[in-house]
Amino acid sequence: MNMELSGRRKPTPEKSQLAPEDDHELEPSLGIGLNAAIVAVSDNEPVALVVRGDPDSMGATDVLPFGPFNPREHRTLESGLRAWVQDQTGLDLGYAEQLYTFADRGRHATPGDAAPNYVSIGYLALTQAVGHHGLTNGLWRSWYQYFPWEDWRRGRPEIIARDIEPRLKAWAEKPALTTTGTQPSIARGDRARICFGLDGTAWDEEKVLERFELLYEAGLADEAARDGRNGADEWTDRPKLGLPMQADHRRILATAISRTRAKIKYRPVVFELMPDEFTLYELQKTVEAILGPHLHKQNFRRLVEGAGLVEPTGEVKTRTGGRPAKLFRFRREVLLERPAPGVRVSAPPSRS
Amino acid sequence: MNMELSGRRKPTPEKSQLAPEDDHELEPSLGIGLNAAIVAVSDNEPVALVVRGDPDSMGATDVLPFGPFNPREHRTLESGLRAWVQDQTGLDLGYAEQLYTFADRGRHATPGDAAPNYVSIGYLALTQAVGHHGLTNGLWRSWYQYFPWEDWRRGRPEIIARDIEPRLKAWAEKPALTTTGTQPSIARGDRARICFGLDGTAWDEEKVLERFELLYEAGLADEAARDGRNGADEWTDRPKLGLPMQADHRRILATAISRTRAKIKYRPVVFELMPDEFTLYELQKTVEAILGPHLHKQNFRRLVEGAGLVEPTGEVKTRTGGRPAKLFRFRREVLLERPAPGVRVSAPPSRS
DNA sequence: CCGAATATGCTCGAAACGAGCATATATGGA
DNA sequence: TCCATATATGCTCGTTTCGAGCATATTCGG
Repeated sequence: MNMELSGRRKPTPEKSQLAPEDDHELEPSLGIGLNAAIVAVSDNEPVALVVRGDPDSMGATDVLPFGPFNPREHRTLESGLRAWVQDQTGLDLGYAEQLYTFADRGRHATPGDAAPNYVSIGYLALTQAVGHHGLTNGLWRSWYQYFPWEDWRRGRPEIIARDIEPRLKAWAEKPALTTTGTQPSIARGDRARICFGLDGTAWDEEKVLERFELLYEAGLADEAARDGRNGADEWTDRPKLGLPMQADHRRILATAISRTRAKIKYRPVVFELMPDEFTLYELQKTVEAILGPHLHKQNFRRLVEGAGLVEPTGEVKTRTGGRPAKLFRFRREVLLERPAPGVRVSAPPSRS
Repeated sequence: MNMELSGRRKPTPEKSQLAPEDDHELEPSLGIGLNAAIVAVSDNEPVALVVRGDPDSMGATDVLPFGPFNPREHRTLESGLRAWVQDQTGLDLGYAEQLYTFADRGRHATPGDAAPNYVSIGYLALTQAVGHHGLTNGLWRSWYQYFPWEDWRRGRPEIIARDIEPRLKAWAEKPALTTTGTQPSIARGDRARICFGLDGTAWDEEKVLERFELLYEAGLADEAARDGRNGADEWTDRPKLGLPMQADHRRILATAISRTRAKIKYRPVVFELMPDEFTLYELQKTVEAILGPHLHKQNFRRLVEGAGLVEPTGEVKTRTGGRPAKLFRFRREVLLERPAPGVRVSAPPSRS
């Protein structure tokens, strides 16, 4: 009846996926890595949980908690991730969501090994940084140490004008080698301008991944040199652009930051980062730690209260240096009321 | 220096991922499937490209184009996907983006096989349905055939009140068996209400995946019975709720619809579905095919033109039954101007 | 030549938003 | 004690965005 359909197909779908015992063309040792970007905010500083890498191998760069997915032990991908995090850091993960699955070749520490023997699935987890959850191992490190150009809390970071912009402009002059992909690609100069807000273009705080990928492509990230990327060795004065990480973990962290910044605006996920009770100012400071710029205090209050995201506990927090602040808690009922909103803060006027 | 860190870790990160030849605990035959949900709009009908399944196996249910990822042949996941789609349908994919990676056990046709031997990575591709790109195999089928409850173009679909609502209410009465996961779970009744807009709750057209997962969990999707899901056999009168697909392909398609509906609002992806030249009314009809409800024509024009998404070609399309409509084309320059917007249409007043 | 159908420009009121003024209530030092 | 200072919090006001409708322009089919 539909025999004519299988004309050009090499494996018929039924065979290849529904009968896994027929592993015709599968790589025997294709591994799946589960990687956790665990984010918190500690003292108004956004932090990620990292483990120090093996000093013998790549100079003790950091790694995210991770481990291989083992379908015999792990019921789901996420439960596998939780098990690895528990095992490596003692942390009992709360909120977690899948980010992306990466498998580009050459994106790890062993160049010359052309085919990727693993695929990494990145996850974002949000938690409180304070001593909860029994952390036994690992280190909370500010995510701006890995991405200093993302820290706009004190205005535009100097590193952009000093180290990044001139080199990206130089890189844009050189022609791209291969135009892979079928999508119409955007010119290097335009990409640099849009990503880093050059020449008056507004800064988009959500483009964290695009920016890191651009630096990697331009050979400016340490990982590009490590991977033997084309172009990385052409820089005679490659500056230090944040701390590198092992494998593609900095890329995963960049994806996590992008997602966090986007999601905080349309889903009530900030509260995963907050203690049970907090003042509106503390909430605002947490949002600003994530997003960067400063928000209008009165409007922030109006927004958060107006959306029904919080409710007062009835108590106040004194010793704040002024009038005592009312304490609030997350109003969980919003989750039952239509699509629960986030802290929809509009982008402040671009200050480039 | 950081020896104290490796206390409880079973595999040190460096070993497990960076030295893949040490495949200590890896499943030998863990395969990675690449699945493409290819979406187009044909005659104001949103369609997906499917291939008829093997009639010998599961009753000739449909499958999405897919195949295993082979790192020896495929440079990236996406290029592997493109190769399989090309191979199975002849289609040369344009826009494509990764959706999600699924690996729940039991989500395929062979019950009793507890451990998942494959992981499926779903992709969304957008294209024009018309004869371009040399389609040699496969079938464009309206996505509402798989998800009839999602079609709100002619008001609230009857199937909700007739077949879905009463059964979900009954299901909500029964207690949930196991509360897995560490997140505070929402009660069944609330989930059903929020997902399907029951009891006056507004309909959220982006919750396509949540709705399908709920039906699957409640044992109301054909796939749940096929997989031997708990509860699926308890329905003595399980209604036909859309066409089933093989493996977890309907879940992937649901994810694709969710993503399409969300993304069309904040990125200019509609134009992947349009011919080079089109009238604003045709554009509006395409958006409505995706999102469902009807939009205010004048405001739609104002929005689309005001955002600089289109530019007039100078020509008009006559024989439209009335005054000739100006032809427009996508203004590609918006991609170079800050975050390029989508067709930000606000949800119309809920008509439940 | 008229009625039907679609295209397109414009207006108006409501709601949302950005920014600032004014007031309340703590703390800490003169 | 009392004031300077710092933060908290309520309110206003002009602007922008948004939803909705009116009015006019152009074509086609009888």
